[in-house]
Amino acid sequence: MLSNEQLHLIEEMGVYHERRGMSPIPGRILGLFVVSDKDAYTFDEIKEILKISKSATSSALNFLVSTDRIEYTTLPGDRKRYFKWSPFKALENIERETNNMFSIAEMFRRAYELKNNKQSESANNLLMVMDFFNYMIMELPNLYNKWKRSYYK
Amino acid sequence: MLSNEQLHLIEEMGVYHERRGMSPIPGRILGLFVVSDKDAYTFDEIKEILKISKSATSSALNFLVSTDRIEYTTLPGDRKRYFKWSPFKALENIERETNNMFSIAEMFRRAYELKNNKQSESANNLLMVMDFFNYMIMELPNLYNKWKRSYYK
DNA sequence: TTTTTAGTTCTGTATTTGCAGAACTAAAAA
DNA sequence: TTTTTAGTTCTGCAAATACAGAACTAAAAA
Repeated sequence: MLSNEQLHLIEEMGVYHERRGMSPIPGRILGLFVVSDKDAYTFDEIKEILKISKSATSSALNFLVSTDRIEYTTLPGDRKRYFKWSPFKALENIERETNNMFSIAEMFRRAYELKNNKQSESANNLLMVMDFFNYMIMELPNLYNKWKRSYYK
Repeated sequence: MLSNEQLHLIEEMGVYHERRGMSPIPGRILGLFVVSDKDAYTFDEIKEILKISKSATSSALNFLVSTDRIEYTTLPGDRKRYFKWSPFKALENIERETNNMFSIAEMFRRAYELKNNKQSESANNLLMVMDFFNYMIMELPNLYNKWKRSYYK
């Protein structure tokens, strides 16, 4: 079903996600979805392909669903869940990273307010970084929209 | 020296970095640099303020220096190192994140090449995400440059 | 009613991590 | 020459993590 090259690439993607703080199995599941030809997998298929336990499969899938990285559909008269990777959700998540910049920018703002000497080098450095973040927070949504327009035109 | 609010904010920034995969102490050291008024700290000062061991201080500082998050200067006739947060390095690191997008985009490209059916939904989904990443890799440097011009004008 | 299915939850464990504390080192100072 | 300084490296441990395997559950099928 999956070639050795594909399995190897899944591992690479797993490591990529691990390096950003995700645990191994969820990262590999994401890799599986990106690499494989099938666009939906059941619990048991994922478990078998990645050779992992039911408990690990269960918690990884629930984690990925709860963090909006994958989704599942069900079929009438079929209790299985069909998990799939949603590229739209993936892009939405990247866009949501802007909120993330927002949260660190907010911490920077508070740090600046707490500075005793607002003329210090340290305060000026912080002001510069704050300016950059505020700029990105303003401009990134425009960039995303520009891409959407170009993609869907 | 540092108020309770400042110490609390340092912890918050530490947690922020932890959530992105950094270990606790380096994250708090970064927080210290952002929050405090002083713009340079010695090994021992950091150790005392954060109440951590020499070994933890040593490995955290070396980690932060080696990943270009902080830097240090020395003074003639003084063996101490004076560590400081460089906002320029910080911004460079954010820019360097583009390379990071480049590495995942490259994995996507390989995944696409390995697909057996390039007409599948899965293949089309991947193409879309690849298009987005390639767009961002093209456009982000322009955005950074636009900020620089606006900031330094 | 019993069995199967599609999981979830619990229990235990091997591995990893994050750190402290102690021992060590190399250069400078006394 | 001995002591101090500014760290680094080593040793050991407590806590967290990531998982397997077993027990469990709730709904559907037989």
